[in-house]
Amino acid sequence: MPRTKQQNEKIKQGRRVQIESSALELFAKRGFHSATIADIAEHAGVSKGLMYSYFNSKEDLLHSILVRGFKKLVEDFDLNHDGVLTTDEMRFYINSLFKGMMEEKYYWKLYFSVTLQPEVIDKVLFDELLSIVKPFFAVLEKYLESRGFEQPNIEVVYFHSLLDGILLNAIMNEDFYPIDEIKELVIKRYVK
Amino acid sequence: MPRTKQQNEKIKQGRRVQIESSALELFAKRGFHSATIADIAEHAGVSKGLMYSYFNSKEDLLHSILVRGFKKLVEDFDLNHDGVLTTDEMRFYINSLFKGMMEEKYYWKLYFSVTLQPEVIDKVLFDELLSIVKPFFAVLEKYLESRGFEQPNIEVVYFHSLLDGILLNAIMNEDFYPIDEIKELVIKRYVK
Amino acid sequence: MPRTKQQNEKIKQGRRVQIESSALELFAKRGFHSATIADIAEHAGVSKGLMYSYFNSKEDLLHSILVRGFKKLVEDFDLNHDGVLTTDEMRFYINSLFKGMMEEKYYWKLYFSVTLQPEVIDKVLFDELLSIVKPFFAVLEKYLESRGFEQPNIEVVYFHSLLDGILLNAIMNEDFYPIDEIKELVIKRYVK
Amino acid sequence: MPRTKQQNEKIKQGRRVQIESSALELFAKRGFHSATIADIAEHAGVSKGLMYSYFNSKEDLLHSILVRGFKKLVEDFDLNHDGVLTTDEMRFYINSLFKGMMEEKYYWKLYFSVTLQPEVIDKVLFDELLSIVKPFFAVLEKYLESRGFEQPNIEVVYFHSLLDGILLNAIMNEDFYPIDEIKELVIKRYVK
DNA sequence: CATGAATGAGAGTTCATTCAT
DNA sequence: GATGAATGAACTCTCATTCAT
Repeated sequence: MPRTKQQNEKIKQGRRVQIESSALELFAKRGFHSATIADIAEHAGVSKGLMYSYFNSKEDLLHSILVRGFKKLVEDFDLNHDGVLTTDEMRFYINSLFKGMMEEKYYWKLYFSVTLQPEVIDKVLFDELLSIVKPFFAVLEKYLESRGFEQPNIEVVYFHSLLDGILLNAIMNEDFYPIDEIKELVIKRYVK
Repeated sequence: MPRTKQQNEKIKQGRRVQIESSALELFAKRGFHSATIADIAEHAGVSKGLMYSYFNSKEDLLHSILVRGFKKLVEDFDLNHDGVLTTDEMRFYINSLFKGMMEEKYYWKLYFSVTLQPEVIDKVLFDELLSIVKPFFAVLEKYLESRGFEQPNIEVVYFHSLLDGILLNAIMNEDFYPIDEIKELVIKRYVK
Repeated sequence: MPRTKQQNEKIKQGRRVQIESSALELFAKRGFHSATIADIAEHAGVSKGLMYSYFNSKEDLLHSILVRGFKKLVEDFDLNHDGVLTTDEMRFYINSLFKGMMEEKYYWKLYFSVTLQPEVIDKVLFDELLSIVKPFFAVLEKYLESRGFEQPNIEVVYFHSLLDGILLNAIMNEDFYPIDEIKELVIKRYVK
Repeated sequence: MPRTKQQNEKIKQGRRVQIESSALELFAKRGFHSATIADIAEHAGVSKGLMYSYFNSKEDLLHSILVRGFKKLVEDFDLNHDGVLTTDEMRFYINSLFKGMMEEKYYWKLYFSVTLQPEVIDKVLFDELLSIVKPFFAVLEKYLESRGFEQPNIEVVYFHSLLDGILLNAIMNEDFYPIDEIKELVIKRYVK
């Protein structure tokens, strides 16, 4: 009995995810250029040829991973979109971020790598990714203003930089980074 | 009449710098793997072959750049080594860092890239670079303690993460980053 | 439908032989260093890239050829291994050697070349090859002793040198070398 | 006081020899292609550039070495040219050959190498070298005839092959080869 | 649908040779 | 004359991509 279209579609989706997650891991561990298609195919348990029925090129694979990761990110942080951030929501937001940090470490590593080498990723995609985050900044600025920070527009950047730096160091020094203590410090300064 | 040894030495030093600075720029802009020896040679105005009279390999070139950059960094921050940081010294230190940030943006970009792709840099070198910075942390911790921070050991990490994040964002968004305002904020929180 | 594993295996074996025999000819004719991978690939009718699915390196290709040739050699001379050489067997041995001489001239040429440039071949392989021939010497020594030669241990070396010299000259002067007459002389002196 | 022309000529000759003998050693040890001009220059204690005022190319250097070696060889064996070889002369000839064997081992190794890779040496030179040896064969044939060998024309080839084989093995297995005993065997069979 | 043998452009590297000094 | 910095052609090897099966 041949498979139904839906079954086929499911298999395909499963395989896509499987390939993307293998690729994500290897891109993160070895870098985009050093991770070869052969490596990824083997790691994902499929043939090289099959990869090309799912992705047009190695770059396409990278883009697909980045977009999927960003979408997931946005979903996770899909706060009640009333444009206002309460302290409880902010605490939840920070907790989520720190929680996801290590779970998604491959993604974050890849994200930073790619950010640092803008030539490997076309500008269109980059702007697309950016546009997703922008709205958060507006909400965040209001939040910081309501918390009594002067220059909330600058504080947004400061806060964002802080989180980036924490993220980067936590990922790179996974074993030594005092992630929980740092989180408490962030909460203390921005929530309580 | 052949050139004297000193003449040759001078030519060689000049060429080394010339090649290294071309390579630094291209490594930073395009990434280590995407920047080819041919690119670098052309950018430096020398032949591919000549590169190998100065560096044993592409990796050797990278290492040479990183080490030279680090040494320069350490020299620039060679505070009076009495193991104590005054507020004036701290202000000077922060000012220097922000000043050098953009001047050395290629170096920093490369530094972050390399940090994220540990496979391109052998562990020995990495540890060597690390060992150079370590002493600063101890001094910094004492400083933070004297400034009344509880948990100074955690605050060191927090501070370092903050600076990393600022550095990263400033480099990547050179044109938009409110670098001076951010600097003032850092000074306000850690010096005044 | 993809090829079965067996089909693939057959294709691969064929290609291996095809590449090795092209390489053998060019290594022999031009020398290991002068025969380029591009030459060999073209001569074998395959792409440069494909060579590296079959052999890890140019050196690996050389080693593979030498080992395969030696194995064949040993098979061809697999006398009844009772440790004794009769005159009939000796005659057969000499006839076989002279017969194979020209058929395998590329192999012999390569073998001598390689022997003369010990740096292209690692010692491990060389010893391995040598160990295959050693047993013959012991048998040969007994034979020579039984034929009334004084100092059979020296005569073995003398005989071996003689054959090497004949081999070398026959290969190099294929068109002029009186190979049959020389063979008769050898038989006359060592068999009859 | 500037050097006289003769002094200059002497220096030049000395340097030529010095370069040639360095090159000979390295060609023999590493092979023609693997021994680099830089290696040879360093080994000879001169600059690369200077090499090219003595020799037009690496090949020219090789040819020069081969021709010089051959000339020396011929001088050494410049028997009384009456076209007849006495047994005493033959004994002397064999003794000389075995004596020179190890003294000139680099030369012989190179000679065999080159013989086996005819493409590195142009045919003109090769024929030239050959023409020098030819006369010896005629004399040798007569000698063998007078000693009662049937088919002296074949015996010449046999004898020459034998010597080649001994030479080859003695050079390659310097430490183990029973050179003196082999020599006695040759003398016993061809002189006494 | 699925495979992996096959391709070929292009990477890093070497080295005989040249030439300004 | 003498040097060695500089060149560039040619090498070995890699790998994203294609396509016959």
